[in-house]
Amino acid sequence: MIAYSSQPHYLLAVDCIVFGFDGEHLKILLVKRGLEPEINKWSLIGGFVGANESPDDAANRVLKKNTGLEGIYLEQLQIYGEPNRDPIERTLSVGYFALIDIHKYQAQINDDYHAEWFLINDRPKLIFDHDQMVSDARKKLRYKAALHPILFEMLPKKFTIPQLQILFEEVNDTKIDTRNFSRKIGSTGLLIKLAEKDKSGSKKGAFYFKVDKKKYNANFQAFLNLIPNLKL
Amino acid sequence: MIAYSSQPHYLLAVDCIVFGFDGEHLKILLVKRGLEPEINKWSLIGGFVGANESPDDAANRVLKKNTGLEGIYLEQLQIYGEPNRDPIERTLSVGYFALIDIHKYQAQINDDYHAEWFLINDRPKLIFDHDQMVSDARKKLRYKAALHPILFEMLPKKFTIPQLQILFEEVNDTKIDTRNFSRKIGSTGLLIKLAEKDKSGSKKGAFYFKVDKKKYNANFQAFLNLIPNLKL
DNA sequence: ACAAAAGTGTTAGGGTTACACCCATGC
DNA sequence: GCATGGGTGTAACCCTAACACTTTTGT
Repeated sequence: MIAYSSQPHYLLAVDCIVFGFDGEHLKILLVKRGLEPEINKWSLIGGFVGANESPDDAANRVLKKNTGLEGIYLEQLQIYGEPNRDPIERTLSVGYFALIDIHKYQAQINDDYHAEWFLINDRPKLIFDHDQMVSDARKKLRYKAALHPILFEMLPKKFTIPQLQILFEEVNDTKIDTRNFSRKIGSTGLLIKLAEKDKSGSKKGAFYFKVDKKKYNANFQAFLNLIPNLKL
Repeated sequence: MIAYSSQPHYLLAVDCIVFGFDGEHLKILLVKRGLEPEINKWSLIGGFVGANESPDDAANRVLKKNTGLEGIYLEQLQIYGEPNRDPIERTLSVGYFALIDIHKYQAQINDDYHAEWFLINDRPKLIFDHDQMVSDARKKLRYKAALHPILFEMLPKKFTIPQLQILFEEVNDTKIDTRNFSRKIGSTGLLIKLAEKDKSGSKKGAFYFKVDKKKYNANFQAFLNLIPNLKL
């Protein structure tokens, strides 16, 4: 029998930075931590990686448990592994960022997990290095969204161009010219205009669009340039 | 005393995909694995994460041990954590990609570690999931290099524009127009022309350039667009 | 009628590409 | 003097950004 003699073993966790968009602002989903240490402090949604699952599996499991949702857009951020990041015992954590449609989540609001949405710019201090994770995830979201059409993941199936624009503006902390924005979005060919209008935002009403899934999948790698003068 | 009861613990390793450029082709550095299982098979440069170091620390340590070099450009790729990726015992591995000046390495060629450079497109089959790691790293290198000036990390302090162009062509597997390339490179303002010429490549000789470190550090996040018609 | 948001067109400028010839030197 | 790779200029095109007014409809 072969073995890797005497190497140290560690706990491995996943932590998910869950982004959502309420139509006006970018938000993140936090939970009140249910175990010591730092019990009842706010933290990211996380959990330990089980013996028979990959970190990706673990992140999906943990997300399902806390949001009721499956098939969420999930991307590995990086590993956080400073030796003393967890005061109890050495635990490394793989950070993930997730994009979800906040309205789908609403259906699950009566959950048992005490999760709560916070404005990204007005959130409580988090445990351990979770604030760093949020900051890294935000940066990566912006970077990625400048190049790939991932923000649709945070919108409902049907959405309007003004909604989409606000989302882009929120993520990039900038203002975008309406005309240029709609022209660029149109030129991606990713959107299909629907007959129906959303009258909630204005008297005139804005047409709903949906994502052309085929083109979305085919063009996901396409470089977009939706944010003028982007500084990362 | 608080503890995380009964959670499984795992081994954690790092594996480095080390890229270099010999003036003509992109290469990677591999080692003959020195421990069971798969002893004497080719593998990436790797090692276990020690009790008092972060994965980043471990990658730097392992690289120094195998190349003699410090301060190498190093970037985390992702974690590889399929439950059965290592047949002996569950081991997760953090993949890193590293860019080094192959000529600096040459000074260390009499090492004890049996490392060897291979053409990226003509390398032996690697152990475990290391082939996947190499493939992922190549993709990421291309992606990153399209947007940030990281390829200079693989060149000597003094280099010529034709050398740089060949490197870009190798990484992107494409041909680039000489005139447009030198104009674009020039417009970044990142290069300083030296008086000296490299006569090894031609009779006329090509001027050496060096990187303007100040601008390099300041503009690292600047988006470049050096590869026309880039498909990632 | 008016308020409030949606939707659309034009133009100037900058950047990108495609393309071909001269230059410097060693042999 | 000729072969070899290095180095440069221009013109057409496209994309981008800047900019303001009209449309729709609920009240």
